[in-house]
Amino acid sequence: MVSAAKTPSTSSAEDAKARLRLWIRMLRLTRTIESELRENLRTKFGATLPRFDVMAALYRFPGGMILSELSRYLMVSNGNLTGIVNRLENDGLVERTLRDGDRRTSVVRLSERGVRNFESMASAHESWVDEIFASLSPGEAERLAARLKQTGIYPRTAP
Amino acid sequence: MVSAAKTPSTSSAEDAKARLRLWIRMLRLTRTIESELRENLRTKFGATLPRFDVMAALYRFPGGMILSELSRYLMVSNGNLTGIVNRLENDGLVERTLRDGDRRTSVVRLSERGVRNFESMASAHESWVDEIFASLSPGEAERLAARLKQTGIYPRTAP
DNA sequence: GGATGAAATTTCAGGCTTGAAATAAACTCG
DNA sequence: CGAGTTTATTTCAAGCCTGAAATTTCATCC
Repeated sequence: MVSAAKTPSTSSAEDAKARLRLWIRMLRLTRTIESELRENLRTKFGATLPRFDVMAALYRFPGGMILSELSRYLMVSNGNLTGIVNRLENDGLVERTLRDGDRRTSVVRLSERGVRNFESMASAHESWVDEIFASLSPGEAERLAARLKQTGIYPRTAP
Repeated sequence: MVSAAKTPSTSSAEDAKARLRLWIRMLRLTRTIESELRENLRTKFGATLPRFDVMAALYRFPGGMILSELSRYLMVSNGNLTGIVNRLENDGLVERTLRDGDRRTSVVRLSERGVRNFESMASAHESWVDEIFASLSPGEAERLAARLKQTGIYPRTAP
């Protein structure tokens, strides 16, 4: 298996191992941080990470989003969102309002309480992340983020 | 809030935002990759990521592990592992064997079929990761991994 | 206008995940 | 030894998550 191939779709065993090590480190790091944030959300706000994510998206788009927009934006399945949004709605944190032309869809928005609730969580969340990454100077954080961006690996669907 | 504090436990708003941007990028990148790997495992091997993770751990420790070691190593809860290991056991991919002195615990090991099954998955998995990170040279991958390591953010519990 | 297909959501089964409570075995030390 | 503690696991309820199937509504094009 030496050579007539155009461009090897797979690189040498050593190269593959280096990339695998990077991936494993990224994964463990992300899981560690996620788990700390989840724990904080739970004990300090009685919230969960998925709920926080949905509220963050809705906060960012004050005009509201329909479920399939949320689904693309957060990269989770439609069926999943139905449940999370239902629970948020039951708790009075989001509202579904009907749309003019389209009876299939409804726009999901943060309620007033939802906005207040999210703002206090977001502020705490930001400082947790700040503390977790305290060992990185802001400049280093930016360089690292830029480096990750350069990987060119992007979500398959855009906002 | 200007100054008498020893070391500010929180940095400036701008600095916090830089770290937050890094975190959000890491999270999205990791989720994108995880989702592609999960999809591949499912369609090509009928497996799931958690099953793959458990088998990878057991492959790395051929002597076997007890559940609480697995739990610490993979950073997931005990109760979670009970279910995953039960399903793997039903499928004949892992075996529980009793231990000499301790009747509370049993050692979990890959079965022969489990070893073969894992080896074929691991080989495919490595090349998927290799392709995903193809835009990073092996050197860059190593530098990036080292950089992530320097964050000093580690799992709360070690293998 | 009616058939056909596309789009948005919900429902569902199966599996993953957590944290807390319940068991059960092993250890300790008075 | 025996009471109390620690360690290992299982069980449980609740929520998260996916992909597939079912529903409903909208759009298109004869």
